[in-house]
Amino acid sequence: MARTAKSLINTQELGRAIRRRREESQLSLRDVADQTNVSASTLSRIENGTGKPDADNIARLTTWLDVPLERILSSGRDTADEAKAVVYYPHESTPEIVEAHLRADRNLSPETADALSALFRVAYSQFSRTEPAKSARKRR
Amino acid sequence: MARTAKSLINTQELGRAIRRRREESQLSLRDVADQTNVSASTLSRIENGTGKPDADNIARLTTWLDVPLERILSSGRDTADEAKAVVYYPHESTPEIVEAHLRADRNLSPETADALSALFRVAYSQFSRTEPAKSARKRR
DNA sequence: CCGGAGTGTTTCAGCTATAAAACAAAATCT
DNA sequence: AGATTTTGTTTTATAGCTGAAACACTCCGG
Repeated sequence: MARTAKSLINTQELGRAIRRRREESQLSLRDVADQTNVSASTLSRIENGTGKPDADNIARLTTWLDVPLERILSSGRDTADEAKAVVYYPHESTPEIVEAHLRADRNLSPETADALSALFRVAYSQFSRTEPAKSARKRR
Repeated sequence: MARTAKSLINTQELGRAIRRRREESQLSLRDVADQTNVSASTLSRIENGTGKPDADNIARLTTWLDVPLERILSSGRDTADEAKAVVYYPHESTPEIVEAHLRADRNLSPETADALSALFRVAYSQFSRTEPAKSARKRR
């Protein structure tokens, strides 16, 4: 069941990637802070993987990393360590998760992934309609 | 220049895309809330473009959508083409279009393409049964 | 009529991210 | 050496997001 409700964002990995990149570039914490409009204190926390960074800050830093978010979103697309997934998906078969996996499958064209996603979504809606769940669901 | 501090995330477009997708799917606010582990109240605010949603919530909703996260980012990397639409709207998936894509997919055998096409056609007839249902929804 | 269930919205307490500033330590100057 | 800058971290007050619950409204069956 979808009981976990865990975070989809791997802040640990994101922080490590930023710090690695920053040190490689020989930049100070405040240098990157100025470039990205993120305060040094926040950047420090993010690099240490503490807490849940703001969406805008994540966007600014991933932009600074010059890493397309699409690449970050799809886990396991690249075997390189630096392309490690920052966002991962729980192993449950909800439509959004299935969709994510399909889209990450390089053996499938995007159109095929879309079709299968839509197909699964329909099937899933049938499932959840008869699903006991918490309360009696009465769609329409 | 350090005064700009404009948000990189176009919450307006994101909210519109979610609402559009949700109404197309004939899903209630609480249905999507349950699927995505986002509370209905928060989802309402996000759909209305109010405030700055949490990173996790954005990730969950963009995953639920067919939208790569990079699509909701104001372009900060490329040359300024911010006039362009920043949100990707899912294309129409009619049986004809799906079939065409499946047949054009070289990674699928013709038999597989046919099977999936037929399968999708059945599913499509299911949810096109309640399909017309434009809007007629009145706020408040 | 009436309730009850559905819808989207809004209120509200709790919590947490944020940035500025204070902080300690290391590096660099003079 | 001492002094000053620079580093990453931690404190602080503010701001604002979050989800549960209350809200107002509509629809539908009895």
